[in-house]
Amino acid sequence: KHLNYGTQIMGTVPGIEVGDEFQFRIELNFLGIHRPPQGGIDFMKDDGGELVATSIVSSGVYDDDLDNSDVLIYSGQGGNMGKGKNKENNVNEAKDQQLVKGNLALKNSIQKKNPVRVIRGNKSTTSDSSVDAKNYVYDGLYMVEEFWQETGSHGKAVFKFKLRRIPGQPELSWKAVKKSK
Amino acid sequence: KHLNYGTQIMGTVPGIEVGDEFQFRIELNFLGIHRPPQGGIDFMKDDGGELVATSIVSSGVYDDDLDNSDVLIYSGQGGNMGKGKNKENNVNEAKDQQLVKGNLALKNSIQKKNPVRVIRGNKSTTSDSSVDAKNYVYDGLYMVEEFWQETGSHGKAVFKFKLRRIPGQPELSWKAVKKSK
DNA sequence: TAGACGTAGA
DNA sequence: TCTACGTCTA
Repeated sequence: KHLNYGTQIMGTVPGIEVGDEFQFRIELNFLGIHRPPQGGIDFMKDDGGELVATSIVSSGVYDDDLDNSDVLIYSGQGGNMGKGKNKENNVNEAKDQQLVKGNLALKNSIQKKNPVRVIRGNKSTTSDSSVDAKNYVYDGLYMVEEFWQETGSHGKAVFKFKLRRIPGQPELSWKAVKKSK
Repeated sequence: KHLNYGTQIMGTVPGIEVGDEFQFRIELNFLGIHRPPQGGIDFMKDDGGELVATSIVSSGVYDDDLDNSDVLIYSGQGGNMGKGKNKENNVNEAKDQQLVKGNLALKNSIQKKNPVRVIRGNKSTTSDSSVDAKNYVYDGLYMVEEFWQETGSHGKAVFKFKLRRIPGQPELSWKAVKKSK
């Protein structure tokens, strides 16, 4: 009922609330929350024709820092840094990440100060991938505060983006649980 | 409502009728029609522990012969024969296909004489991939009659399987249309 | 762990 | 045409 095929929305997506859960990445596409079926960063052109980030998915395939605070460190894309089973990881060598596409969009969003939707993936290694698997959770809106370049263990350049959750949004229940640990 | 997660059924799937259309491969998995998200051949072990084919998807990525008759020539899998954008096609060389997994299952089904579900993919190059895209059609049950080995243009062995549609099933409307051409 | 007729968007 | 934090089963 909340289908937004192919549409790209900045900020809150109508009908989607913090804590909403999804099983598949493709669902995020249907709903206009995050369009790429695999890519971690979605973006659009702003009025000036510049790329700005609209949403990111953090599912643990890259070296992200996902503590329980309102700050999230997100790794840039490219350079074959993912831990996934993509054949590239075996065939191609690691490369420097480039400030293009999603990485460029996230950088631009620092100055643009636009909200970025954050979806967290659970990387549930549950062997029971049956009906009620909820792998992706909408975590609300964040702002990109800064970015820098690191050198990975492989000696190649990696981008890191620091995002901070915009105050005043409902807290995720499982976050509260984790905090109490 | 017709969810059959993870179940493997031989023959007709309850609730699924000839001509039923689907947008995504993953839907076929949900419904227990064809489980592999990408693989073209699904199979199971029979009572004797032998592999037998349960369903195939023909979406035009391999060199299949899909005329409008009740006979279908299906290409075996492996050897990097697909025309898809898999990186393997660029990185790896073509190889001889092996009589294992799906290929072996299809071969065994010749003797077992078990019905095999056939799903046809449309390879719709429609730029408008919006709401009402129906990419996969359930074509009903077929029997595997024979198989042989060919040598592809690349000089490597390729399996071909000849399947014949079991009589008495409803005819696909678009097939009738094509026939009248 | 790796293979497989995937999928959308730049 | 190619990339991308996919997804399932063996």
